[in-house]
Amino acid sequence: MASPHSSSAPPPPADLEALQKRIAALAPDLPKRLRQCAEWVLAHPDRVAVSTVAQLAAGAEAPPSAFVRFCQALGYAGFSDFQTVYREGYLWPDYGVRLEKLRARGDRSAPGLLAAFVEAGRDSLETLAKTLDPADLEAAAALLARARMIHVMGLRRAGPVAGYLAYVFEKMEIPAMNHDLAGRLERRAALRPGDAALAISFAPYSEETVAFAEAAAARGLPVVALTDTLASPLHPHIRRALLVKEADVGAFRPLTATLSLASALAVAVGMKREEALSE
Amino acid sequence: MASPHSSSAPPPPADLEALQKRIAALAPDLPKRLRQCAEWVLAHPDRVAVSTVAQLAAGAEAPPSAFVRFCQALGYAGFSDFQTVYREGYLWPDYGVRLEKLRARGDRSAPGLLAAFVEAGRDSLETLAKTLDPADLEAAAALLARARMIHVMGLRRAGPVAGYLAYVFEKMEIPAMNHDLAGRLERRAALRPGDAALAISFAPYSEETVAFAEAAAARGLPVVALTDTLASPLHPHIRRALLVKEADVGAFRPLTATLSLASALAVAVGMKREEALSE
DNA sequence: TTATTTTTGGAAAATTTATTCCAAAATTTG
DNA sequence: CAAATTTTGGAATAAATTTTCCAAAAATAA
Repeated sequence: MASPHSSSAPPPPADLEALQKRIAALAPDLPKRLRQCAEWVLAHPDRVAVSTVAQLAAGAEAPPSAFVRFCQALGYAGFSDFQTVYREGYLWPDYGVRLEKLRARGDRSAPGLLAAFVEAGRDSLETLAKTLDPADLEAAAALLARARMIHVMGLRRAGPVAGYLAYVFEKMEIPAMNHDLAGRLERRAALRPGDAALAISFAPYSEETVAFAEAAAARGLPVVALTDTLASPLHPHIRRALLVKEADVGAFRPLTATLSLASALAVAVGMKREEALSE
Repeated sequence: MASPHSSSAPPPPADLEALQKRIAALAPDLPKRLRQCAEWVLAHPDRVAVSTVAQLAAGAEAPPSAFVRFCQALGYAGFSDFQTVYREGYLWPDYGVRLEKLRARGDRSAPGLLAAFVEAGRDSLETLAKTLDPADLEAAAALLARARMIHVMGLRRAGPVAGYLAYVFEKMEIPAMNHDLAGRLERRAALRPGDAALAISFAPYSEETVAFAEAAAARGLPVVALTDTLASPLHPHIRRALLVKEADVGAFRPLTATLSLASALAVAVGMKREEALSE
């Protein structure tokens, strides 16, 4: 039966998955310092296995004693017991060997495909870093940062890129509009003086995006293009071109490098706007 | 020639890869016990970060003092120094901090940001290859390949991923439907027996996607999830989870690894369907 | 074989790390 | 507003881990 005192204290989780759930469940009810520990631990699970209490506590901006109390609140005797769960949960299958295996299984299996995509992605990123002209990027960011509103367009394969940019711009509270043709609406009237346009298109270039760039240019807006070749039909209409070349896996071309460039562009625009505001 | 003693040993490697090479190179010339240590360490690199000398020495069937001598033979002051290299080698680089540094240096330039995103992307891909369970990927692909129709849902940050998948599925003529909530329509009636669902969601998880997974599960459809933690609220409803962790740059997390995984999944589904047809 | 050098393992010392404790501060309750 | 309770942070203590040291064993050279 239960021991004379303490009917409570459910046994502490023994595997990482359960432990993380428990932490997440418990966090809201914890006092401030302990909650900081909980949140930091959830955000940096990789560090727990290889750090000392002092280091983790410092990360969570709490004293080590608070961290130990946090472990005890979860039902463990102390930090060491708690850490053990993370250590066992993080015994990684070893790593170079793993990629080798993925590759060895050949292109037909799903994991083999993943290996191919991972490798293609890394190549694309390397190429991007090597070939992109920093001056172009800088100039494109400056140009968009000055705009009252940024009009983004990208269809088909470029669609997700446009969607991602719209999302990031909104997150940063930068006025932006994604011309995604939902409901077949072209919304050209939204293109106003003082705005800027960002057209994303890859071969085979979709007519609508080219027409969009042309319309924006005709209204005097500066147009930045994110595209794959200098021969792109967007060319006559644009102020700056950012070129990305993606490595392909068979007939498929993931958007790895393109999205990294898009991210950098968006954040750069955000920073430039902040600077401008604080001046 | 060199001075009688201390021809000054070369500095010990500071990164994991170099260290492992050095160990392999040194091992054959080491005396028996130290060689045992070297070999055990090469065979179990994951343990080094989370064990004590005593544990590692026991694994290598040598006394702790031998293990310490082994570390010193590599040029480190002792075990602790040696272990640090392993610990840092398995940690996620913290791009938030790195971005801070870029800022502090006054390098708010767009190219500086791009460098950070490229590096974060490469790390994300590496981690993906390292941590994804091939069996999960294989099973998820098989599961979706059997479906009459694949229902995809992903909102906010996951939106572009859902969009990309829908695009690729269409390209491959795989029946798929993106539940993007355009026009606030939920279209639950489309979920029919024989179909499968693919839910994409990252912290903070959007309610709608969780509800979608729940609805699909309630109708008996197998649900595959593409998500970031085991603590995801999608968990109760799904058949298979594919976990991706993206490195973040400051508050921003590009979708590099996620899209590579999505690509591999989509192409694998396509291949499996072709195989099935030709039988 | 003997002398010399290298390697070995256990035990003691030094250091680092975890845990407890308690007075002060903050919060909640009456 | 005062009393009771909870939370906090640092200092003291306890525990663990690492490192050094040295005599004995093994290997090598003469």
